[in-house]
Amino acid sequence: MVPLLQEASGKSGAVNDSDEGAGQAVPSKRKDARRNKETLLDAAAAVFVTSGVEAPVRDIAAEAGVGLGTIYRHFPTRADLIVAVYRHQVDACADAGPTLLATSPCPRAALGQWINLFVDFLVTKHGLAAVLQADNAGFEALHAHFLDRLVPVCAELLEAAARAGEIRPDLDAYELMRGVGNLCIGADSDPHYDARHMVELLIAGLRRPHH
Amino acid sequence: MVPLLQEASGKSGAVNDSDEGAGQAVPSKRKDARRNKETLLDAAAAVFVTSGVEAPVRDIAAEAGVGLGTIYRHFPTRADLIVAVYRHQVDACADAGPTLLATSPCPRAALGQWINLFVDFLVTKHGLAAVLQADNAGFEALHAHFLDRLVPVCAELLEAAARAGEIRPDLDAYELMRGVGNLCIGADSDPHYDARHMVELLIAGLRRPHH
DNA sequence: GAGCAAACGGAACCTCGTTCCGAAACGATA
DNA sequence: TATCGTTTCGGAACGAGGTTCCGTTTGCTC
Repeated sequence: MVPLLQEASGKSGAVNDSDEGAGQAVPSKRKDARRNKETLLDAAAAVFVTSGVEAPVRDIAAEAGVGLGTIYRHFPTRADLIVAVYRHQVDACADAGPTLLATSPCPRAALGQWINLFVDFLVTKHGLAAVLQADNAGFEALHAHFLDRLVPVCAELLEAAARAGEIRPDLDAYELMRGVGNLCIGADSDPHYDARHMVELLIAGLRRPHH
Repeated sequence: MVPLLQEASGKSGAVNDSDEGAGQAVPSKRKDARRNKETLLDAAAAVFVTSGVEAPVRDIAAEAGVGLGTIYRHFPTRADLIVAVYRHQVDACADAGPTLLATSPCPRAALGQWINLFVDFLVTKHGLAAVLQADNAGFEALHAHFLDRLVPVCAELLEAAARAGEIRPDLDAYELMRGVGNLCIGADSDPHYDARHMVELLIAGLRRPHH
């Protein structure tokens, strides 16, 4: 179940593949390959906006004007493609955590604003939240990146607020993220359901039970 | 979007098909047909318990020892089969609402207990919660039955608690049900996520914001 | 320009929901 | 009990979607 194998060739150094990290150094691949990867990311982003994250792989291939094989060589699974498309935004959200903590009047406010950021992110990508829940096999990559990046930030905010006595002290960051993520499922596609409202209530429930 | 058509024949009285209602009268169908329907319900229930609600229709057919056609004649869509299997339990949950309201010390407690009933129901059928969210097309039947039956009860409890001044007055029953349902998604299959806990927090967030 | 590994495209495969239709079973009638 | 029209059955076939495979094409190196 745990992803152990990602590359399996034998020749190359194996550390020069991914292109993000810092700038866009390490051009270890062929030019067309890198170009196609970009094209794919753009196409996927475009299709996701119009058709949602659940759009068929074939649609993305068509939009990018490449074959299916090309998609699967660059992104072994649809989940990997989704992760790649949203990586920047997830990172941005994660980075916003410490900033908010430093600039907000109190940790609780920072937590609230950060959760809002997260919710906005999920709610605006239609279908993303639904795909984040674990029981869909093959989406470990998606999970892994979201959680690895966001849970520590959430934990930090939670801890700060707890230390300030503003919320219950026994809250688990992972659980809260899962909960908030779940509340965002189907937020689009149902005009009668307002995920933001429900999240607000959930966060309100974090207050220390007094008396 | 709104399900308006359920039966659409033209000849028959149209009211003698479903077999629940009161006892098990109205034997308007052939004997083997009725027997198969029972067999199917049992088989489906069994398969749902072991493989979850998302089990392939073919598995259920195999378990029941019938062909695919048979399933689809009795239950036009997989969602209809799911509804049929859980109808009793949903009804029982709905019926428990007024009882709890009458026997609990306060409306808020009744609401809490009723939500617990609902959560227990969802959490013990693995995968059910996930299938309840609207964006899965073709599942209107499932939605319709759950919501038609449960939302009014929830509304009643909410209203009672609001009248007693125990919770915020502006809460929408549908939204709350959706929220609670969403929180239950993936509750099994992830040992680190405790849906009951999250629901508890959400319900705690219903308290009237004082001071 | 030749050679070769890397990358490409898309047919093919698998799973799953659903539809279709010839065969079998039922039960009213003779 | 034998017959016949109707209902129900079983499962092959279809379409959609994710993923794999492999023959062909292309970029890079010498």
